[in-house]
Amino acid sequence: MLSIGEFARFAGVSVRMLRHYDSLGLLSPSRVDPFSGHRSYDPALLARADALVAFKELGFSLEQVGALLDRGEEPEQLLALLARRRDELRDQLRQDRRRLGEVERRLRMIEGGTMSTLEYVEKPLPALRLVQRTGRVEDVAEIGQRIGPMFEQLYADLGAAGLTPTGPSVAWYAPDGDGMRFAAAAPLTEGALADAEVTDLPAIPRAVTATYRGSMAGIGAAWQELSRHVAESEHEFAGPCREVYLDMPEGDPDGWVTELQQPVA
Amino acid sequence: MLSIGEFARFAGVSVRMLRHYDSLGLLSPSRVDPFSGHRSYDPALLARADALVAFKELGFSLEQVGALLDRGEEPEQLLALLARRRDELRDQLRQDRRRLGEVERRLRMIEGGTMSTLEYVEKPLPALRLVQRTGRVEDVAEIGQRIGPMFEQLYADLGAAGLTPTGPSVAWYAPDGDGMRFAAAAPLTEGALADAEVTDLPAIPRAVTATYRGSMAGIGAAWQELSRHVAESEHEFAGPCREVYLDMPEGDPDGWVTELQQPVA
DNA sequence: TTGCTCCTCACGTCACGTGAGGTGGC
DNA sequence: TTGCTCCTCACGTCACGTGAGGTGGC
Repeated sequence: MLSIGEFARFAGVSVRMLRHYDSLGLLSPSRVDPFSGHRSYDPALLARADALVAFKELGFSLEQVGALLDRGEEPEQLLALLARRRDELRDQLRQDRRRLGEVERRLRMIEGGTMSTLEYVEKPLPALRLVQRTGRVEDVAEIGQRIGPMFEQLYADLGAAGLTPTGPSVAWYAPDGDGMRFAAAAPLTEGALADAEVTDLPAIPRAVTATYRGSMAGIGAAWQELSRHVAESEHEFAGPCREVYLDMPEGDPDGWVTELQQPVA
Repeated sequence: MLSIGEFARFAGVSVRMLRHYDSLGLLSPSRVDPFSGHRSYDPALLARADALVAFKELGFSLEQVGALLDRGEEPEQLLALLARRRDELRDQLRQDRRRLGEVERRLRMIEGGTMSTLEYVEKPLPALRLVQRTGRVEDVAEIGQRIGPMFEQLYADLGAAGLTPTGPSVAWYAPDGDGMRFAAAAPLTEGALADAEVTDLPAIPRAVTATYRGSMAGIGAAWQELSRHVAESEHEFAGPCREVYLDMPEGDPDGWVTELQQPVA
């Protein structure tokens, strides 16, 4: 019989861990002195301790380890837990590879002296009911001149109809043949305008987004940077991109805050 | 100005998280109503929130995120933290790849119907001072007949000298030319025997170990299983292997408990 | 007597999730 | 008045590490 300290050394765990496993019923001592409370371990228990440590090292929780140690002869539960752990590990590996790529990209950027101004965040986008005015251009460069007046018109109509948008304005852009279709839109949960269509943007499970602060003169460069990032991080474009105008302080075009949203898969 | 709920939706985090970041000083609201305590956020703060979320997603702790958000212009700390994170991620990937390989190996074993009886655990081995009798054989099969009497002799000598070993007996095996050198040994912290050498086994940083329960007739098969495991898990053998006889109940050769230890690199 | 090992609480960790119980404006 | 959002505690999570304070045999 081994004392808890000896058993701990052979099992390669701490005394505290053995007490913890005892309290969870995972690895009970062979004998507990009824007077002093001292634990004694049969060396044969080392096989169980090894199995416990091995399962734990594979990343199973102690609750799962308990199920794995005390499974009977039927391997169904063992199989299920192993398969689940395999899937978790694959997912973990995928994510960590992406994280590593991103960390290395940032390190290269610092060494190259090119500091990015944007931070990219992946998140889902909620569905959105919009009133909108749409247009189409052959040359993307024309959008800048056309979208401003469209927003002015939209807000004039909204004001005349006594309607208040339920959130910040949105623009979206979708390639259309050689040109580009685009919209100036405002969220509205109910009501409509005579001269503008109502549309439902679908919820998007994954989008790469970034918050851009500055005037609309720089929005093209911001989109280029984001597009490059999406390409480098091995995402696929999955639908028209959106701009959400979070803040447009009066008389301060450089203070505008815009969220760029690119759905990806 | 956005309420905490609106800001949370745009930032893609929970309201609770924003309160948490506020309490840590990571992301303070632009304004807090002195009467109601309601928080208001300037949309421009979304850029900071994006950076926070991005760093967190890379796996930095909130304390590190704070350092990264509030770094000045000098990139040294940023560089150091990124490099450290890169190394951590590489290590994590290595370990998870090994875990995944091991989980897949077990799944294959179940499908193939071959259940292993051993659990493998990686751990360091402590240094050990031994009194030992050594021998050499040309054919490994001869060891079985020779090591038993050597242990008997060793323990007889120890008893005659009035010395008690400080732990379980140990055997070690090292290839020697075409044959094998081996030893029957017992740990002893002080004292010596006239007819036996004293040696110090070095501490080993990493060894693959397994606890085998059964008679010495099966120890060869157990070693073969362990060797195959070491080879499959892409470890290199790194030194002579050891057997530690944890339990040798009288008159029950099937109840012996032996730890197999194979140093690896 | 001085160490060593053993014991049982019980707090701390990390980044929040989840009620509990209450307030203020539409 | 009914919801909705907001607020501040405060407990729970997970697998232990780390004292605090005390006991029993060499």
